[in-house]
Amino acid sequence: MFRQTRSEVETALEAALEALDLPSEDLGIEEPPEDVAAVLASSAAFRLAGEVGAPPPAVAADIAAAIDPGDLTYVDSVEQRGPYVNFLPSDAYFGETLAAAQAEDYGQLPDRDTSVVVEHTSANPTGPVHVGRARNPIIGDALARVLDYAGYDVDRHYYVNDAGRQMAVFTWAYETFDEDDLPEPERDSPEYEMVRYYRKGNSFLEEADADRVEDAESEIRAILQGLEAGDEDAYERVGEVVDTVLGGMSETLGRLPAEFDEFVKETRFMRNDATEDLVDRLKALDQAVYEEDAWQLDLPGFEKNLVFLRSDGTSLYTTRDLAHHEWKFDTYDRAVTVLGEDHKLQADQLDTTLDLLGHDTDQLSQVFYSWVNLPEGGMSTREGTGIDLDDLLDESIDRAREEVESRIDTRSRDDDLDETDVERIAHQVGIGAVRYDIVSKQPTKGITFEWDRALDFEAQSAPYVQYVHARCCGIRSEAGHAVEEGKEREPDSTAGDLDAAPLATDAERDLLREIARFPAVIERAADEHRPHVVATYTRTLAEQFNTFYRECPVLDADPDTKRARLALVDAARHAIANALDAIGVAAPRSM
RNA sequence: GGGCGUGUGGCCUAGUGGACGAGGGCGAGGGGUUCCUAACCCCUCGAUCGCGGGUUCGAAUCCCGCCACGCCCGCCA
Repeated sequence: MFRQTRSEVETALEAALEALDLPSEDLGIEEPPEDVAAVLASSAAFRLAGEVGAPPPAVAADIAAAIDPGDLTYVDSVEQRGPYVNFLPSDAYFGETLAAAQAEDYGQLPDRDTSVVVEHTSANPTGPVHVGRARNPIIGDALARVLDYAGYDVDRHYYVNDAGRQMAVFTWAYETFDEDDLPEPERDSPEYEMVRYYRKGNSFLEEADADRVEDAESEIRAILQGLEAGDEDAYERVGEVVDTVLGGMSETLGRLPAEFDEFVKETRFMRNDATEDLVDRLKALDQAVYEEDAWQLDLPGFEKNLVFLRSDGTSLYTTRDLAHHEWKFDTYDRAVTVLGEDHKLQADQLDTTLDLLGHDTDQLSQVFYSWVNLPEGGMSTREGTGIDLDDLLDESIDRAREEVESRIDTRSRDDDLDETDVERIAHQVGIGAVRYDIVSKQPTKGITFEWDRALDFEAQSAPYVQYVHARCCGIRSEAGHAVEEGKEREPDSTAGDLDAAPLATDAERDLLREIARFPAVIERAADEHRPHVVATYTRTLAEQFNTFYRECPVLDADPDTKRARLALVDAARHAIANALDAIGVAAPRSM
């Protein structure tokens, strides 16, 4: 009801200002701090004081007096407090929130009839996914989920750089070196086996004699030219390496879970002549220049030219990515790309060039994140430095399992967790902790990876929030409504004759108010492409629930209160479960 | 050198013009379970919001300068 209330307040405030003959373009609507009973407030009186010639509190009082709460559904009263106009929630606000949150899909906003493609990860298929890159799939997947909740029609894409020099080097190395000369793979998985060739190839190119390196380089060149010429054999050779490595990487990403609707290969835009067609149009632009045998763009606002066709007539990564984005414009209403901060300049150039080509680049946006580094420096697949995402997830699951096992004897709840439960919880908590740790921070902030900090299971972590969900399920279960893992989607018997009136304590009201905010949180996270605000919300909601849990017994309450509190617990459960789902963290039914 | 980003108690982090007299967490110290799961809760300790100017009735938030750190400035991807 928060969103509805907000628009109701907007309308009322606008009318009041007009009635007072005051400008109404700045309503100054904001959310008051926790210790204020209002749901919304306006600080417009600050700015209007000069115009009116009266101090802000007097103006606020006038505004408050000009609004008749009797005309409003979700506002009970309008009060002036200092320079603020406060809007206090009505019984209908609480009642309808309680009712709305009984829906299993609470927080899911209406369909917007707008398609959006979220491209994320898109790491070159050179080897195991390492932690330095792990922010990309986690932020990308969370963003896709949030957009989904916000009513967009979402596709998730992984753009595969399968036509670059790295893949040519990889293909040459794979065909050249013998497995007997390679170290044992770190894991029994294709990308771990394959990366050994890649590393061997790269060190050969750095260390071998000049003439041997030149021989290798000519083979690598031949592969690249084969791709450019549309040579089927070249595609097949590179494709084998790419598909094998990518298959292994997908398994790892799937553990997060981060899944994709499509793996879009850049060679696709070479084979279907889209790149060639694009190059023709680029050459025709006013900004196109032909210098030193290469076609370039003199982009306005950029220091250096952007080369889009090499002197040997081959295309570059950026050229193909332009064709790729033209395809996105054709296929989707909007496109979001999650990129490392090192791609900022390239993204700006891409944007500017697409604009020159006549595309509406307002439909295109990027989310940038900075790398996760180790205390001793960066991570590199080629050099084999860094921590594999698989190892991080395994370690986290192991620690979570130890945690569950160490608690099992002192648990006060008598639900007898069996082996399957322990394993389930270890996975939900272990992986959830890693995801939450990453998704809850602003992407632009740098992260230095430290095991103990990343895998803290206490306050301000996924387990803290997950525990609240488990508590909700525990109460439900005690009340005779068991929640099935995975599909906790049974109709609620208390729905229908809901009454929020018995929920009279501060703890209950505050919890309900927090639940009411959830759809607006989703909306904001989607609009601003900032999934981390959902993570922040889960924590606030969990804190509010814990206050309620401490102060308000549910099962032992009198029948009317019990019914209302059970409904409140369900409302909280849906908000928590869906908020966690929106950031891709599992909601365990027991812990 | 130029561009972009980041800078909030010892450490991590929220807040990005208005009730901030800055909210959490970790840490340190103290307390809480005959009661729906203590991965919890309560209390105490601890911050000139990097530094210096400016704009504003009002600045952690906007502008300018400086400092520190990160990233980028390829006919690589």
